[in-house]
Amino acid sequence: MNTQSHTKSTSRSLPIALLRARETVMAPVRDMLQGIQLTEQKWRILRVLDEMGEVEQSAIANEACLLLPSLTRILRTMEADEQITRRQDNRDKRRTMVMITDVGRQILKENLATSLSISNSIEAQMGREKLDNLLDLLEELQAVKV
Amino acid sequence: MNTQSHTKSTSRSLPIALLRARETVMAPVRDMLQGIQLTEQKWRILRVLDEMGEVEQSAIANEACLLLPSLTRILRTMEADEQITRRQDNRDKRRTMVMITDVGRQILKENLATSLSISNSIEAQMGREKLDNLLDLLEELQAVKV
DNA sequence: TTTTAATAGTAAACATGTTAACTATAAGGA
DNA sequence: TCCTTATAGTTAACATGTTTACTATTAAAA
Repeated sequence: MNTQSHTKSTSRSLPIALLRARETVMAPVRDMLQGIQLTEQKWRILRVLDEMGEVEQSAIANEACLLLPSLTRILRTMEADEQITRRQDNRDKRRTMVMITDVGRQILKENLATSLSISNSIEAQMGREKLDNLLDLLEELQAVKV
Repeated sequence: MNTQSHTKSTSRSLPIALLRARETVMAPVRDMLQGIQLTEQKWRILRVLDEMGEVEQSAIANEACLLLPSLTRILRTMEADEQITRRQDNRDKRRTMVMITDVGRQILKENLATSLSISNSIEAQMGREKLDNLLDLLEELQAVKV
C-alpha cells in the first residue's frame, strides 16, 4: 500500500490533468511557432498587445500569464527584434508603456490562418458545446479562493 | 480593428484559460512546497514513484509530464538528497530504474494532510459534480489529435 | 511637509522547459 | 552475422519560471 492511497491518483489529479491538456493543445501551436523563431510566450505577448493597444508591462504580465521578471527579459529581445516598442509613461514615471510594431503585427497576420485552423480542429473534434462548457468550468476554477 | 478580430480573445483562449486555472490550483501547493524546499516537479515525481513503484525514467517523464532532459537534471539532485535511488536495469542496459526512498516517502507522508485539504477546499467550492465534469472534459481534450 | 508604505520594474541566482546533438544499447532486416 | 534503425538517456545551449533583493517613483499617513 502506498503513502497516498487516500489521495487521488495522479491520473485524476487536477494539476496534472491541466498540464496534459495544455500539452495537447500547445503541441501544434509550438510546431507553427518553431517555424518562425517565436516562443509560445512571445506569441501570447503579441496577441495581448494587438488586442489591448499600448499598455504597461504589469498588464501584459497579467493577461499573458507571465511573471514580471520573465517579461522583462522577453521584452528586451522583442524590442531588439523590433516586434514591440517601449517608452516611459509621462504621468507615472515608474511605468513603461509597451506597443506592438508593424513587424509584430505582420507576424500575427502571417500566422493567423494556421492558428485558426488549429482552434477549428479542436472544436471540430470536441464540439462547440463541450468546449464552451470546458471554458466556463476553467473560468470558474480560476475564481476559486483556496 | 486589430489583427485578430476574427480570433478568440485571449480571455476565451483555451491555452491561456488552462494556464490560469493551473495557476489558481498550484498557488497553495507551491506555498506548501516552499516550506519544505521542494519544487512542484519534484513533488510530482515523488507522487508518481510512490504510486508506481520502481520504474524507468521514461515512464516517470510520461506520468509527471516532464521532458527527459529536465528529468535527468532533477533526478540528479533528488538522488543526492537521497529522496530516490537509481540503478541500471540488467535486462536492458539502456534503462535506468528509479525508486522512491524512505526519505522520499516521509516527505509525502508529512505533507499529505495539507495536500488533501487543498483538494478538499477546491472541491468544496466547485462541487464534486462540476469537478468530475471538468476532469472528464480535460481527459477528452487530451485525447484529441490535432 | 516629512516619513512611511505601496507600486512598477529590474537584476541576480538557481531550477526547469525546450531543442538538437550525441552515446550506448537493443532490435530487426538483408 | 552485419548493417541499419530504433530506443533510453545524457549533455549542452539557450529561453523561461520563480524567488529574493533592489531601485525609482508615487501615494498615503503622521
